[in-house]
Amino acid sequence: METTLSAEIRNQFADYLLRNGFRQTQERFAILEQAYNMEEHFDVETLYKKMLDEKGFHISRATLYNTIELLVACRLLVRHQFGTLAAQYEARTKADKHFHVICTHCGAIREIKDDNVRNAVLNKRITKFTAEYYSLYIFGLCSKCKYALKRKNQL
Amino acid sequence: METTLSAEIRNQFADYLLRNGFRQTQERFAILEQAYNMEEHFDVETLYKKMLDEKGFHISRATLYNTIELLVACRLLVRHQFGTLAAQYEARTKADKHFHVICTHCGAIREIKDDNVRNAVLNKRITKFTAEYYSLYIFGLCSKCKYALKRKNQL
DNA sequence: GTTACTGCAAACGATTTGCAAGTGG
DNA sequence: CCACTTGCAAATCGTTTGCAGTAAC
Repeated sequence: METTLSAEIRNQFADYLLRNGFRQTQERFAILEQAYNMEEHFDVETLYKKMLDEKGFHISRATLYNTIELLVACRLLVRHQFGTLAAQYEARTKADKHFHVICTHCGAIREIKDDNVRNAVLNKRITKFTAEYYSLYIFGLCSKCKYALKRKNQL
Repeated sequence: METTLSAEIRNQFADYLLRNGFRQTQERFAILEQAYNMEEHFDVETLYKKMLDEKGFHISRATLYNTIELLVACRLLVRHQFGTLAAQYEARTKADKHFHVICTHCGAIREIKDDNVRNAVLNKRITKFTAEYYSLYIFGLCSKCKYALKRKNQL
């Protein structure tokens, strides 16, 4: 679990900071690294706890939010909002390769890969717009919930 | 702008309420009707103001949230979360027919219809899951923002 | 040295909740 | 009439902001 962050990603952030007159702080790179080491999508609280528990690195939420905003702005992170909960983030490099299937009853989220869907979306030309990435959420019922609802005659 | 709500939709809600032992109140049907009369996606505050201003009907936010939850549960409304703002809702009958294009810089949202994309998504079979509807968001830069950012050398 | 960044705590806005009063079945 | 709903106000949760101390450049 040490530095698995590619130099390319790190440079992309450094570049962005430089180009926009932002400073290169230890905190900012630590957050980028942790974000890119997360297995799944994560929220700010999870990131905070993980940095504290696993690295002993305390970063205030203000700084976390601020930095994540920068990472979203420079397209290294993608923001998701599943349901009403806290915003979830995900490395851009992962986000493009799958979509999310969400059970509207129990809230379970699964990731699905599918090239047909991916290509249909990416090939779509949109006038006066340059697409950078997409989020696809398919809502419905997982088999467990569907069965449970049927038994209760609520379907 | 009077009752344009189809009997089918109304019955679908009545049915759901009955089936689950919820009561059929004036407020619930008024909210359903207003929600289905909105031109675009809307948030709770907008719905509240519209009912008050146009119909003189005051409904507490608690009731609005409660009822909208029911409408989402019975698949008459779809919930969207663009950006970090308040949740946006949309009649299910409209939601399936388009996707959203969102400028990550200025936040502008456009609706786009495309049957290729729609079919690719709807034809996707997912194991142990029954799809009901989907939300597709394509993020990127609108031409105005792209031009502005290029001038500032931030791209 | 400046000026932007950080951490803290207070503020904020959307949503939820507790409770007394109202109303559908 | 009883239990579910409503409206209100207070509480909660994620996120943002103001400000004093700290560190990049």
